[in-house]
Amino acid sequence: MQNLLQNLNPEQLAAVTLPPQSALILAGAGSGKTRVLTTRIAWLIQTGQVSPAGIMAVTFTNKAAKEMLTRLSAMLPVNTRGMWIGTFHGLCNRLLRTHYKDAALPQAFQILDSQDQLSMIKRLLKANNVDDEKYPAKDLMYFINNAKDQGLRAHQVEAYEPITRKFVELYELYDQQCQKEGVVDFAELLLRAYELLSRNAPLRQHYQMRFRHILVDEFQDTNDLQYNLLKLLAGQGEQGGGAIFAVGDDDQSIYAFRGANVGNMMKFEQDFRVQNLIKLEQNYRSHGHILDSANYLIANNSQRLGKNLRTDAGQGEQVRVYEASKDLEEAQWIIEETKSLMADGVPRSEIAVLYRSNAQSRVIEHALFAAGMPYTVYGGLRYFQRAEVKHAIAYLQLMDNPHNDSAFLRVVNFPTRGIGVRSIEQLQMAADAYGISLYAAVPYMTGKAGTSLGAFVKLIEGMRMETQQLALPELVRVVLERSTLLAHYQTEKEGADRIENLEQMVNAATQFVQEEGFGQNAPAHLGPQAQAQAGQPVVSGDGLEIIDADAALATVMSPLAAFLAHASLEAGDAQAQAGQDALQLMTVHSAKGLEFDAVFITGLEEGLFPHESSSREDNGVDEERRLMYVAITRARRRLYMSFTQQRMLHGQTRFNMKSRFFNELPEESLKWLSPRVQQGNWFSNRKATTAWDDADFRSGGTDNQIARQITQKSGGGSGWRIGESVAHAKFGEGVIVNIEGGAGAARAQINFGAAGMKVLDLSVAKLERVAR
DNA sequence: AGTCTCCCCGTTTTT
DNA sequence: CGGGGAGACT
Repeated sequence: MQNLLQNLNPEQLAAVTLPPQSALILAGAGSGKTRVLTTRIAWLIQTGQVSPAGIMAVTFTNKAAKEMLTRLSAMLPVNTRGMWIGTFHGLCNRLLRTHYKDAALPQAFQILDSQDQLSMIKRLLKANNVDDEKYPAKDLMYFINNAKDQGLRAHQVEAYEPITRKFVELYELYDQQCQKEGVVDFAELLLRAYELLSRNAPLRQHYQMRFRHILVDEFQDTNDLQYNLLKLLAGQGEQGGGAIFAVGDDDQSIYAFRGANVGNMMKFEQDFRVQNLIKLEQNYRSHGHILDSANYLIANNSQRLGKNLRTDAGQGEQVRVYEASKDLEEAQWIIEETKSLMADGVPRSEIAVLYRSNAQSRVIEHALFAAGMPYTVYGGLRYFQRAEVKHAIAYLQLMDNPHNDSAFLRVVNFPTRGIGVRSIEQLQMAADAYGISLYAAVPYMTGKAGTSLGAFVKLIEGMRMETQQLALPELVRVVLERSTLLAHYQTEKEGADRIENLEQMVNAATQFVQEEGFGQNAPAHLGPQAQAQAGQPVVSGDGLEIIDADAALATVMSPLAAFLAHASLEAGDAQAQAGQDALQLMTVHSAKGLEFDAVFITGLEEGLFPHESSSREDNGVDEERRLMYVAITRARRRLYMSFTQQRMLHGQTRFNMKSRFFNELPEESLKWLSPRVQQGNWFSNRKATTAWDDADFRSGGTDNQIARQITQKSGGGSGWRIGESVAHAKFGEGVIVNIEGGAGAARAQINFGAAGMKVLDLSVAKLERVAR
């Protein structure tokens, strides 16, 4: 045990060894959060305070759950299977599979991903003749998910306007349709689990007694439903509840837009009468100037729990700030700096380029490609989201639950088998008339449509029969062949990658069967009862039939059903990382939780970062500031920040002011690489020794063309140029966006940021040039 | 049935 | 500017 606690700092040690009561750990960036979390679990078990089965640890991503599991098994010689470690959705899935009857779900219920959900909603709108101009499918989806995230069913949503009332009505219809098809969306997994536990007292008490310790990662990201679910599980307000060990950082709350409620941290403190609040402020990642910048910036937010990061690593280098003339030049500068970093021995993969929105990557990618610099863009299509993989999955879904209409529609005519839109329309009508699924409605079809649809049903039935005794990987193989998906892509010219992805699915199935503890040769269709008889332990507790969670999935689900759930809940990796030694490009959001030796934060301009739409939301800029805080704290040794005078966005050139965040950073920690451009004619100063002037000059042709355009547009002798920073007595600092009219009568359109866009007469307005 | 074209849209993302 | 989706055309 000494080993376990060795090398923990005093705060970490205190957190790990807290008494068995609910506690809030305020874990700063790079403060060893995961270490505390896993060591806490190991310590609890090793000191005999709890058995592995008494542990529940919840995360938001599969990656985090996996990480925890890996670290834990390195620490403890205990079988981690007994513990409930996973994502909110994964654990709810497990709960609902075990108690599907009590949750009023079919045993083979399937999980809709966002894509499926949207297409289902579109179908619903069409079926009910709803004007999708007035009630866009996306808005309805947002409405439904939002309501569910707050724990509200359709009848519980307050609706005062006609639009909302219609949404509520459609929400109800949507839920009915899901129930009919035997499918649940992501939010439904949580809501069902919540409702199951809140209605079923014996079951609730069983789990309350079982889970003595519930550990929650990234607590600041919980939404209301997740919070209430935790509260229920911990038995708050009932006897015998367990303790919640909540770890989070309110300063890194950046997911309000998807329902996360930072307020849950404060609420938790009160609801659970938290005695122990521990702050982990010792940072093991970044040098001093970087941390100073982060601390200084985030101090501009109000309503914080309060925290200041510190380091023993010394001040290190200042943050390097660069002003580019335009977006492409910003990208070129990044390349130059990257080369110099690499010359200093920084591996390329240890350098990250961050941006606020995905659209910004294009210009950077373009420049990187032209320069022959290897790079990887994070995000993009994940494995199980790719069209061909989704098609294969749809066949598998139909074999396990033919009433899944989304799956049915996806592949009923793919590869094409002469089933056109008219046939589908007829089928849909029959299904609606009898209130049954499309699949079930097929026998009611007559004529040509009936024949071709009947053949499709026969195909699915045939595949099911044929694979009855096969293990999952073989079953997948058969389905790929029999569905003619493989043959289809073989005739396609760009089909090679798709075929590879499909072949990959057999491997994925093999790996899945192994990792989930299904027998290597267990028939993929084998039902849970047969599984149980095959020797899986089933224990009962408290007079309830509670299935031992040690083998929960293998006990309650067939390998096929489990694999399908896995495909929905874990979308898999994005495209193969193109070369290990590549520059890392990603949004600030996806950078959360990662760290790099050197980090570029790009596009630090008003309107972009902070993003313009954030000013319209309550506390929107505070959230942007937290996002900036996350970005800064990704860097270990060197941090760059850049902004440009001119940027192309949505086919339009924009002139933005530099981000307000620059005013919120400690001047002594910044090193301005591009000397402030002095007033006067911008182009006559081109030979000045400013970094961007030099770079601009070197890059030749294109720049000169742009320079010419700008000269033409520069208000012909008004003395001002577009893109220039100015100050006005009343409106403050701004940027000239456009100049109209000739000398003497020129008027300038000026973006004053917070004060808005103004058109001023240049002969009247008193403007001053601003050195940036 | 498959291809073409036009129109719309544009912050962030996991499950 | 560029991608995706819906609808029209061949």
